Amino acid sequence: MGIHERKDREKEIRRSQILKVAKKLFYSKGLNSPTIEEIATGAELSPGSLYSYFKNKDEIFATLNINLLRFMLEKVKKIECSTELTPQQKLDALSVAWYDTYRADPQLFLSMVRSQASEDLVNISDGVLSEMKQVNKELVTATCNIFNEGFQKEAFIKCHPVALGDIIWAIVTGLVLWEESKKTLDPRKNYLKSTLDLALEIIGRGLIKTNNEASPKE
Amino acid sequence: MGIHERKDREKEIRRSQILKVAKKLFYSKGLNSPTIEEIATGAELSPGSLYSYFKNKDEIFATLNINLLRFMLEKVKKIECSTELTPQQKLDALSVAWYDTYRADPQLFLSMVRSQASEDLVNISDGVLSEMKQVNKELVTATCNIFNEGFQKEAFIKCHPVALGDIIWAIVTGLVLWEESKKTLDPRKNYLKSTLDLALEIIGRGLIKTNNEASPKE
Amino acid sequence: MGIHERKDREKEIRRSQILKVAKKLFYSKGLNSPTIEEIATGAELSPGSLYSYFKNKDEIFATLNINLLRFMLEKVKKIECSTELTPQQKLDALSVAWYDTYRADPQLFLSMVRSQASEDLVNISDGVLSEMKQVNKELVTATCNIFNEGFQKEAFIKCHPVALGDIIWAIVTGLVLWEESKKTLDPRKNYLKSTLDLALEIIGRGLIKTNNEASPKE
Amino acid sequence: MGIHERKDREKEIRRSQILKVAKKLFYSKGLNSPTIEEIATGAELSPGSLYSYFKNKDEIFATLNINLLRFMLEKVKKIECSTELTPQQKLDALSVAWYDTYRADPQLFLSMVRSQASEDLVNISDGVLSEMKQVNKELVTATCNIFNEGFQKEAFIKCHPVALGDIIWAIVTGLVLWEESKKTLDPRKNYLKSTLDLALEIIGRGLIKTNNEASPKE
DNA sequence: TATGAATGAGTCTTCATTCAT
DNA sequence: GATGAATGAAGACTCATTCAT
Repeated sequence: MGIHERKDREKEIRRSQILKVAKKLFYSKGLNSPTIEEIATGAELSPGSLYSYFKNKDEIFATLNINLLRFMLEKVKKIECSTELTPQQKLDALSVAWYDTYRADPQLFLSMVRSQASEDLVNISDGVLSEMKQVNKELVTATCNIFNEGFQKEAFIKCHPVALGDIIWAIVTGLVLWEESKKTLDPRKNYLKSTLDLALEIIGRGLIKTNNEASPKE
Repeated sequence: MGIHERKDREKEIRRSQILKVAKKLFYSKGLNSPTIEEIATGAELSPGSLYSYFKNKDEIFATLNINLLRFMLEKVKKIECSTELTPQQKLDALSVAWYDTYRADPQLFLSMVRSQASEDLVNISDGVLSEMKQVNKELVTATCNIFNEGFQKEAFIKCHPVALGDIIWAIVTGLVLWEESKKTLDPRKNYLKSTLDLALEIIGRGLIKTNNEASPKE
Repeated sequence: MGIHERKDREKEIRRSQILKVAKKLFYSKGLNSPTIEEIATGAELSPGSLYSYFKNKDEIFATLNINLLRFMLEKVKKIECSTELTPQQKLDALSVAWYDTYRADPQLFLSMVRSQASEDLVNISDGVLSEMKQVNKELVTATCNIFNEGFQKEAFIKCHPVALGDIIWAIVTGLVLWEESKKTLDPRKNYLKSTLDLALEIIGRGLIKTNNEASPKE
Repeated sequence: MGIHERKDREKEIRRSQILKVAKKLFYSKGLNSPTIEEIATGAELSPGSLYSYFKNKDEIFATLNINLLRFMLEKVKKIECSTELTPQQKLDALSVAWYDTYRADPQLFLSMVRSQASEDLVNISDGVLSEMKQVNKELVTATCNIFNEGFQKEAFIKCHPVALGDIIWAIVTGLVLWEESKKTLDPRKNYLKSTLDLALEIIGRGLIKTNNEASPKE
């Protein structure tokens, strides 16, 4: 430990600072992502300096995405590990976790969802790309575990846990996009929360084993 | 009949050609929409000529969106008017309709979903904007009617029909985006259809009135 | 007389129509000269057809300029030929003539003045250019004659008539430009007429031979 | 002293360089102002770099105008403050000042006059616009003061000082434009100086109070 | 001659990225 | 490492002019 460590630490601090600013700007600028210069100014750095910390602009946003995914991952893991909740309650908690993540930074969430299927990943370095894959994988795993518990306890009808996770994820992202879209046509309304609650309620009902199904022969 | 009609027809053909090219390019370019020059080249026209057919770039994509919405609208209306299907079957048919629409042009579907929440609508002319609103509205109405029938026949638990429609829409779009995204990370798999089926099965189960609920007083 | 004459006549009518429209548009569009398409639409012609009547856009406006100069020329000639007016009254009438010409089409007047020293004349055909020179020359001549009469009658102090004409012309155009400029900074005021009157009053006083000067020794 | 000052100085030098090039090009291009690329090339910069120094193209030319107005303002103020000159001499000096300003940079003078009435001011930033208004105002004030002195000393006939200033300004600009225009038709002659002298002589005579007027009651 | 669709060079402006200091 | 001026490739859009019909 010494100069080297300090330097590393300082570097990490700067990186965080840049990400923090980028996140804030991303939020305040809506769809048009902030320029490098804006981020640099906000981070009290020069444009050129950003390139010491990130390979390019895309990588900054890829990193933001990863962080958001990590934020989610943590919440999901907590649910996964909880011993007090019933499978049904865990399902509800999962939906809340997604919604909280959205609330944490709606614009970023939106852009993350939107850029998921894009080719922007081409320009980012391998390290960042594999990190993203890793977090994604962990997220899927943790979610699956929650569902699997439900299946084992015979609380839920049996289905593929990954598919089930995908569905939850799809509902959240789909609704966010859709409500955002409706806001463009009529900015006064925002039914995201209530619609999301309804969706999860229906999904919950659909998953629960009824008596008939649970023990049809009895 | 004569020159005038032929000219009109040719103009319409060109318009279609431009839209066709734009459709293809929009997707293949990911988040960054194709340039005017790319579209022009693809349509075998000069950049300037595009502006005889569309007010600006945004309007090209708004038109694509409208067309896709119309395609969906037709399918949904058919379901709405059908007298042979039970509410539950109509729900299934609705999901199939969305999926068909996606299949009809996955690229466009995706890009439409992606651009839903964008601010691109600012630059398009009033006519196109109101047309988009109109189609949207009709789509919502038709979908609501299907659900309302289910409520009236006491096949479904009671909930807000618009919210319900949003949920279906969200699941479809969300899954499309998500599966697309997963393809980026691992191009071999495509579970869209099966996951969508599962989602609708669960939703369907969640909506059905059970005996208990149907007649609690007995 | 026959087809040929009729064709010629019709051609001339179209030309006038184009010029009429161009003039109107030039006025209503302010500094940004109208586009060929706007003129064509106004003249109920196609853009391409304009090129049967004028070599190019510049020539249309050069022709407008010439017409405006002709309009002035006529007025000046009338003053020149009048036998009832004193030299001093002719001077006043001259100023009124310029102002009337300005009022006839302020935007065109402005643009004419502004383009006087420009290189736009490069693109116009020789015929139009020489016509412009001709009208210009006649205008100078007529103006000079008026002044010369004043000199001969010993009403005015002796000076170069062309220079005197230039001065009058300069005052009118200079004031028009300047007042226009001031309108940009403060659109409420318009002192053009009163300032022009004052200018001519002063010039008139400056030109008149006083008794002392006229016959100091007597 | 130090890097900062040097940088500032260099920045200022570049700005001047850009302005210098723009000045030259503005005139040589006639009515059509030079393109950003031309200015950039002339200033040995890239097009993009210009935007570090000026908000946009219009602002470059607005700045040129301001500089020229400042140049004039200084001269006029010197005349205004002089205690040795009679009103009549100040009037002569004023005309010389205008002419000197024209001589200092005929191209720019011309283009400024030409663009005076333009709508280019729309795009410039508030700071530059208010600066322009300020200089303009000071120029008018200083000129008025000169005339007012003449009125008070009963050297001049009474008239509105602003109008009088406008007239002088109009004569100078009008003559510059006009002589320039005549050069286009016949490049050999240049009577600007002599005509201007004549104009001012006449104006001077027209302004002077004669004995009759000075003491009509005698 | 008339048409008007097509052209395509020309314009301003933006901005991610580089590199000399 | 930091800087920030400079870059220059795009990009959207305009419009005078041409030319096949």
